[in-house]
Amino acid sequence: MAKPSGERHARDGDTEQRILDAAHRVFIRRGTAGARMQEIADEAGVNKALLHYYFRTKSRLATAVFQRTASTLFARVLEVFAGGSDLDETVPRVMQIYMDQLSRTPYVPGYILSELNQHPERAQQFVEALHDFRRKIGATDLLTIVQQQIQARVSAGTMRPITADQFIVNLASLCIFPFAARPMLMSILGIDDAGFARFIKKRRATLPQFFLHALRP
Amino acid sequence: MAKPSGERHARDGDTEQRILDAAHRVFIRRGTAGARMQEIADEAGVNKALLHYYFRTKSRLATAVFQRTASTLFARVLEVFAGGSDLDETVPRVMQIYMDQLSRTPYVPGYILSELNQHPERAQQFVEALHDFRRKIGATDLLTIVQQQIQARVSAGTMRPITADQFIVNLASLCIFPFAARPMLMSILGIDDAGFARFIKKRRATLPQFFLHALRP
DNA sequence: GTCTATATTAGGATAGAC
DNA sequence: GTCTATCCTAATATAGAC
Repeated sequence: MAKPSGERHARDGDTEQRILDAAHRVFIRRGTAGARMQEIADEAGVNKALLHYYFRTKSRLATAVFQRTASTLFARVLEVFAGGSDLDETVPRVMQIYMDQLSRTPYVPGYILSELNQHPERAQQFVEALHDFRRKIGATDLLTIVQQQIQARVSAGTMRPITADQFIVNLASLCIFPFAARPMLMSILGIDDAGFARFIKKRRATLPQFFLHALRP
Repeated sequence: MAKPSGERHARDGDTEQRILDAAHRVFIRRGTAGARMQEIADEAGVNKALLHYYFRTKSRLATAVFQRTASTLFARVLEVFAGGSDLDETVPRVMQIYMDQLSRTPYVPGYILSELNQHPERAQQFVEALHDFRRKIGATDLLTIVQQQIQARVSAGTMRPITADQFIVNLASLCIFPFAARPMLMSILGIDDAGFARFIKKRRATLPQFFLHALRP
């Protein structure tokens, strides 16, 4: 995916970047199979041919978009876990950050999940994104960090034991699922957009307690 | 979607049904946009033209498949909630049933979620499926049932108050998300298929306790 | 680097024989 | 009711002018 060399006209910002941004929006709301090169071109304000000039094929463009999305997904959350040390503090912060982020990018979870279901080989891109991140902030891996923070509280007698993987999956499930399943939940709970916003607001306030209570001795 | 009248040759079972079964499998693993009529025909062992004979368009076929999937999704879970009365008993049973069901149909959550993200109008089919079910078993709606079971325990002082919608979303999140996100989790946790199976087995044993503990006073 | 015009293929849909 | 053959549009991709 080497970027073409040579100067850009770039009246209006870097073109390659504009295309990537547009592709990001389109792929995420339509899914990879449902996305149309024409729609991406329109959204980027350029001609279809330019997409091929920069990315050669739709498939490569899709890979680039997935890459970008995967690498930003866990960045902030990892920072918090790597930075803090007490779960009483890190869990609520992670939940806040997650739910804020997801409120702003509601299509992302659905995109990532269906993309991975249909192209399991993309999971590898995830692993690499996590490795990159670890190198960048010089942290050990997520599982180990969480494992240590759990161990600290278990030793202090303030938490029941739980494996780090179940801990992480529980946390991720409770934060991410409501956004991934938003249309389904709205239908089942009989609420509209405003109702969903209220639901999330309430959830922000109550979820950390729910989660931490579950692990009291 | 009226089924054509007249006799069938049906050497080998009802053809319309065979097509629907094949479509089900293909739509669920490829997504609606990614599914190909040819692949469905191959999988059903018939010619492409027959799909159009029975279902006219791909879009109608997709609707029929979604309908079918949506209506079976919550059937067994609703039965349990409608049947039992004490959350101490219904929650573990619902979790067991859910995780068993999802282990057997791993693509379903991803399919439903991405389908609803891309066609929010399908949410209506959900509402109807729920209504049908309520009529069939003569129960009141899920939210009310759960609300009552929560109220019973809160009054008895054995549970902290929680709204029925947050309760249901928490339960659904913890059960469904790990399957919807299976490829992502395998990648993040660094496990293979066997590892995932072990993870779920352990989860089956520990999740009910996690959930019920979260609501102790 | 960006466009217009065009090639090429894929895929949904129909006609008509049996 | 099922097939073969064909149509037609939509969508990816390329050629070539500017």
